[in-house]
Amino acid sequence: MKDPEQLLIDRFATPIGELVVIADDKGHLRAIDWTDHETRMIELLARHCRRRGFTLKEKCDPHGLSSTLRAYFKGYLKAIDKLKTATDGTDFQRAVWHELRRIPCGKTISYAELARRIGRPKAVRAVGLANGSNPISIVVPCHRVIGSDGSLTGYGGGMARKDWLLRHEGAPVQN
Amino acid sequence: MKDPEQLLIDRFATPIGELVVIADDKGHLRAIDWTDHETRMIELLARHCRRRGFTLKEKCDPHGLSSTLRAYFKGYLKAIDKLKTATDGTDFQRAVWHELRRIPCGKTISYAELARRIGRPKAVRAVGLANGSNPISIVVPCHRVIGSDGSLTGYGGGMARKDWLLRHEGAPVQN
DNA sequence: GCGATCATGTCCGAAAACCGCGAGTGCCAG
DNA sequence: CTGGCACTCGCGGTTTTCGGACATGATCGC
Repeated sequence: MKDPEQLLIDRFATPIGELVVIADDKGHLRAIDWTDHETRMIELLARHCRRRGFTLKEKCDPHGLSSTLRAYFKGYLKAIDKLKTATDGTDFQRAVWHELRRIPCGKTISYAELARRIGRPKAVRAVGLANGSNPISIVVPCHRVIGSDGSLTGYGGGMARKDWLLRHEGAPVQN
Repeated sequence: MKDPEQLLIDRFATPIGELVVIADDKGHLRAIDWTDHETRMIELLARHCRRRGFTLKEKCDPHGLSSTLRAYFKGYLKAIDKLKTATDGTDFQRAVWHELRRIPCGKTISYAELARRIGRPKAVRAVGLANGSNPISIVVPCHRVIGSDGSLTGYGGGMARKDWLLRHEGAPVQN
């Protein structure tokens, strides 16, 4: 294995559970997830860094990223809009994730609509799959994608959190 | 697909056939093979650069690499010892290729011995396989590995060339 | 000696399974 | 009739699994 990349890891509390944040030394977000899904996140990260490997070092508020995220939870919703992210993944996944970031805060779209926007109108389930393997929760807002019928359908961190996030952002939610 | 990497390609004659050389813009060797196996080499290269893709641009004597190789063929055997190479490949393959470069000019070892040296004494056939998928002929001297009984066993470029190279380097050859 | 046989590790390609969907169908209750 | 619900099936990218191939070498009979 080549010399592994050193990544910075931090944790902090939110109204809906503790969050794990992982950043690289250039200040790019590499992964975010809830503590109770940490192993899943690490596996995801490992798949993407398979070639080089990586090490994790505890670091408080790396590059101010945790502060920015806390601001989002306090109500400064736009705080996360400009955060820089870095992801690997296949071309298709990156297309999906890129398109995700263009969904404005407070809006939701359907999986089918997202599929259309990346030019693969029929790759609907694949979009769902790519959505689920998004390593950067919240900032890459996979929670803003819902079923065509308006139901929340699914979320890696649990539906309750998807619901909370959407309401927090002021999006119309069924029920 | 991300922006592809631009590689430089050159060709020149040797006593045993025309050679193709591929280098990157940092002067690292990426691939070498004989013209009559060019497609095989391109496939090999493509497998390794799968993620980014690459383009080839004709360039005469890139970074002086062709000159250095010509020197080797003229009898300055040590010319190739210090050439910088860059390869992808699995951990196992890289271990094999790294060990190959430590075989001094004029010596030969067996596949079994090579397997021992990388700490996998039983991975004998796997070593042969890794040997065969070495993208950088001659400089990464896969031709210096022969059967335990002293026979030449096999070579991607043809046995005649393996024989010629070993004699050129002054190694003891059966027959 | 010599040839046939077999154990063995790794890699590649093909095929199958997996899903955070959605549209279409048929049925039933109002 | 009509809206809603349950069910089925096609969809397409990714991951996993599996089978075969191979630049060998040790062993066993002859």
